[in-house]
Amino acid sequence: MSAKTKQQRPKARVAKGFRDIGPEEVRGVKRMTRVIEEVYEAYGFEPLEVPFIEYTDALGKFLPDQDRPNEGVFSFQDDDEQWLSLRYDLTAPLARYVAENQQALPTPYRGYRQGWVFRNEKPGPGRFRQFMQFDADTVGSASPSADAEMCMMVADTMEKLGIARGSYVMRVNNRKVLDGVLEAIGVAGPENEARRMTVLRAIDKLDRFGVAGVRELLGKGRKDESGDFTKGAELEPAAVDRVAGFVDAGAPTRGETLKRLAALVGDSERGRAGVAELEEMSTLFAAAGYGEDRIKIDPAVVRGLGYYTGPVFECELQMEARNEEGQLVRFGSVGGGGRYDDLVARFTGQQVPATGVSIGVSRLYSALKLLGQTEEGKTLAPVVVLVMDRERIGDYQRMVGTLREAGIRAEMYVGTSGMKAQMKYADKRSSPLVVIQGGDEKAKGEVQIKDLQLGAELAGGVENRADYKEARLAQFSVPEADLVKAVREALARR
RNA sequence: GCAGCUGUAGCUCAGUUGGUUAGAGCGUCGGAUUGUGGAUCCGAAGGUCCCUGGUUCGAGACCAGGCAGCUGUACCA
Repeated sequence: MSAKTKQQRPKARVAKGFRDIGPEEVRGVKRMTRVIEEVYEAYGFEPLEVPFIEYTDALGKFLPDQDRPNEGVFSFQDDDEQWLSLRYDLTAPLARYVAENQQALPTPYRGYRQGWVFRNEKPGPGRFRQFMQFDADTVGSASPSADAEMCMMVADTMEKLGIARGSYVMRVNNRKVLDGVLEAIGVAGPENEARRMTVLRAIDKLDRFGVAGVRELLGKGRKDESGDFTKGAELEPAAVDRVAGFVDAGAPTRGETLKRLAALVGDSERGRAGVAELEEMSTLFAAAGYGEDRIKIDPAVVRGLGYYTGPVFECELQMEARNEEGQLVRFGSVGGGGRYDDLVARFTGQQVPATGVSIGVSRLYSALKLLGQTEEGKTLAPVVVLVMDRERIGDYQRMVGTLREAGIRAEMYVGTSGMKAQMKYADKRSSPLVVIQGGDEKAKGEVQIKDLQLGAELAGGVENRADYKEARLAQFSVPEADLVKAVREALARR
């Protein structure tokens, strides 16, 4: 290997913002998504898969231009020069699907989807350019009962996943109420669009910067610890007070919060409509037995800035846990959604009321993992049958077959190395047991079974090499006919 | 994008005011043991000190400019 050829080799490395997912997490996420699926199915939602790639214009993204070919979304041109993009959420493809199949679908259409989405953005801690979402949507119903159902369904899902009542909360708000408050402080109208956006962004940051930070952002602006300055919305002090008061209007009960909101929106028609929708949802929550400990009305929820037109909601995990470094971690939001009444209209021209919710699978999974709810490490590694005698591979193959028929995960060593390497292999695999049958055992019609975990524990106490070598720790012989029985017993002892 | 911090072995990191041949732990590989992983002992391999230029008798260290990473922040349909 010359230096030259070495330089020409590509470096083995994952792309920035992407990651490999190991066996434990693959199994754990599968288990978790199965639970979510069961809840959604129980609520009557139908599964759907949409492609990873859509025409860029169908995703509602501006066509890439020469200056910004991939801003936020991974895009490329097809043979016919049409722009294609990797999906960046599961809602835009759903809107396309519904618009394309409207006649064939029942109204309302109730569906769920799960899968990878991609965003071409700067990755951060716990933030990747590929991640998994699990969505449910009701398309074609304007009723707040459809929104209320989403909230209750996510609450149920959390409990089915082992998150105790009180450790999560659904926070619900309504964009119309926010609009009403903005009207009341005189920033309505198209000329104030930019300022309203800044206000919404400021409110969205309550969990990170607290009320004081939000007030700074509503007013002049805020400087972060690195010295970077963020320009604020430059509201008048009285308006800052009013918005801050709104954000802080959450009361212990839904009824009390609604009263405060009604007062804050004044006589704004839109604001009142929002409060009325929240009242209807609140009544449904109460009727279905979803208490204040599960679903709250919280005016601080705004959910990004995008397409939401009515109720918005967010599921927040409230407990804390310690990560590997022993630091306290707050989980925050693991999912959310809301009403979007304009998305299908982009294709058909007709307004189709819709509401949906999205769970961040990867984020929820890391939360469950820190809580010890993922059952990682519960899948037992296979029993390894060593190949002592190459000519007798058929015999070893028969042994693993017998074990598998008995429901025991087992494999024959398929490498080409000697016994020592085979032991190392089994060790690295975390195998519970190895099965050994060399010439000596064969002659006696026996097999040796070695308990690797027990062996490792006993080895800790061995002081010198002679003992170590002699000990042949944690292994025993049984008649060949008793292989399954003995393996079963040894596994049961663990 | 903006700001701060950091780039030395596969990993985690030492490396004195600028001074000879750049170190440790862990890991890897080999031996003690050609039928035994894991304890123990012995040994070995492994380096573009991020890159380019500059200062200097001399740079891993100092300076400038790049690049990369981390963290925060902005944007985020």
